[in-house]
Amino acid sequence: MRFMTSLRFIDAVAREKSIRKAAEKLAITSTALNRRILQIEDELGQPLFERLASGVRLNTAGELFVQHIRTQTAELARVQSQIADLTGIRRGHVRIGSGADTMRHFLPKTVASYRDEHPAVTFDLQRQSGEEAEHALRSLEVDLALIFEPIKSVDFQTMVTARQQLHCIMAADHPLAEKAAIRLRDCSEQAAVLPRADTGVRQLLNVGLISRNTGLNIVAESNNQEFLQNYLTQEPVISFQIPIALPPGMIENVAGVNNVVARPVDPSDVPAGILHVGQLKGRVLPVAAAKFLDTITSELSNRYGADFDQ
Amino acid sequence: MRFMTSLRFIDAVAREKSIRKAAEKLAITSTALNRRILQIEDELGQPLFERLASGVRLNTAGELFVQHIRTQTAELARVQSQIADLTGIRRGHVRIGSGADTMRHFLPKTVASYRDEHPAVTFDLQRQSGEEAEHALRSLEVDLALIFEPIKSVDFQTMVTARQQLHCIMAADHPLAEKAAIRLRDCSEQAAVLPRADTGVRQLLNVGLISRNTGLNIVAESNNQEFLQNYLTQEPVISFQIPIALPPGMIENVAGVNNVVARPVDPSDVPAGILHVGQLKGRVLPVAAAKFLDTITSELSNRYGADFDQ
DNA sequence: TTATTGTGATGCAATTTTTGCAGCAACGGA
DNA sequence: TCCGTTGCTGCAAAAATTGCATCACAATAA
Repeated sequence: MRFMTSLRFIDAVAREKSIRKAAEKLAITSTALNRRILQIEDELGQPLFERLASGVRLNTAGELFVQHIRTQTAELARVQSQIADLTGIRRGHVRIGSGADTMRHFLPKTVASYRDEHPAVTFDLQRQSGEEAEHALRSLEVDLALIFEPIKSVDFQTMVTARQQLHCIMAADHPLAEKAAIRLRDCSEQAAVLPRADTGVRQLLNVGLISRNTGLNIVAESNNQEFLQNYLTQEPVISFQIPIALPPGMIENVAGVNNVVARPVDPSDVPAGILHVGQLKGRVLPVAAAKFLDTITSELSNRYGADFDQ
Repeated sequence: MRFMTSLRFIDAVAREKSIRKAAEKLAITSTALNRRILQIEDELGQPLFERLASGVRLNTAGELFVQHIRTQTAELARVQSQIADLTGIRRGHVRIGSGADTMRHFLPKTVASYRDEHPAVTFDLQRQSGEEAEHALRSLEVDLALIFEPIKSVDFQTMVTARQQLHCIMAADHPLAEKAAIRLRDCSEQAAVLPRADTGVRQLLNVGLISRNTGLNIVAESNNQEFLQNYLTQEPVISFQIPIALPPGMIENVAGVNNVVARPVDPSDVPAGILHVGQLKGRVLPVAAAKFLDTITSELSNRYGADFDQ
């Protein structure tokens, strides 16, 4: 949209905190960009940026104006998607922020199932921590976020949730694999490889370990789920994961998948964690994003018994 | 704001339902205007207007887009006013829709009192019927509306109300002027000059007349309050009005003003009507308008014991 | 029916706006 | 101190916008 050009440019400068850098990204000269900014500032009657030797920084007026630009941009996208929807063919672009848990199996399957019905809709999947995802929602960089506990921002509006019981995963020939369900006391001093402390899974587990006064022998920590899962077949260790992050069938199939099995941790030891799917509070989503939320909802409810908000 | 030009133009065409007419109002050629519209339609991927032999008309996509334009325009005005407010000097423009009742004495005084504190704020006062005012709020042509009952739209958000007891007005030498308060039965078959049926005052009166089974001898009807009031001194007739429409002091002063006196109608005959001051539901007002609402509120509460919503 | 009047669309030239280059002054870090 | 980077500006080239004349079409009037 042509008329948004100057606004887009200002947003870019605000993000880059430098006119020259932003100009490079936008593939124009710093001259042209500088002039556009001066023009808007002139029309507005006051500056939006403070000029520093190292670049520029938004002043208070600029903060207000850039916030306006971002909501306006999102609103325009929503209206465009709504208009495109009138033709019958749904077009649009959906931007999602989520942790690695849902990126593994759930989102690929869900996105594919949606695109099967609406091939003209494109997606942008951003792997983000919970805090990053919440920030991305606020600055309107993503439309939807999937966050495994905890939710910190009051601006996050949960639309659907799914309970996720912690599971213990291990090689099929691990001694603990014989049990149908795992008590934390069974794991006492077991060798374990765990996700790092900034994940919801680890926090959930820690709470259980402390309350049950149980310790694990932590062999390795990693922020890479691939590593953790593949390590299980190298050495007799256990790990923990939530169902949505596991390959389809691994939970149902007692024999496991690829020689790895999953066994639920007793809920009285570790309560179920909540996966939140939500958006920025008060925002009206583009049609494509709103409909994709429906798909997520039904997919979650088919497989994990999702709960709805309101 | 330069970047809003094309959007402003589209809004104008939507209102005029003709490119040439809109072009004339906008002081450009129809060629240029036509091209801007074609360009936006092209970027949007589909037309916004149906082309008729007699002009143009918005299609569904156009309705959506124009709605978007209007909210964005209002939002921009709000942000601008907020930014201007940062300098300490409050600037801005407040657009008000209201009936003639409040235009006479209340609004002149209230606007003046506000401008005394904030001389950089300008006003646009539009005399409108209740329905017109509600429509103007919806299409974002006004920021605030003052409507004497009834309120019809669910989109109207009442912010303040003031009870207005109906008063009977007449020349000081009229026989009824001797009473301190008026019962409807006193008025039976009295000669009267009344506002027309589309006003809240008249509707209020009619309800009372019917329930008390009383008739008036209606000498004249007019939608012009000036005529009604001046006619009182020509012939011994009565009329009705609400306090906010009367000159200051007329109610308190038993002897009246300009030989006209006001006497309250007994509340058991005609219940008090409600003057509603409000805005479009869900909208965030520009600073200037929001602050002017405060002024209205305090002015009403000083003089008529305003009630607040929430 | 025909003539007339109004509508939006389009080719082309004049005009206005935007852009890019080269160079300036100001500031911060080494 | 020097060096590199920053935002800003004069001037000419490039690009977009505008206005004029005109077309095709539809509704209306004669």
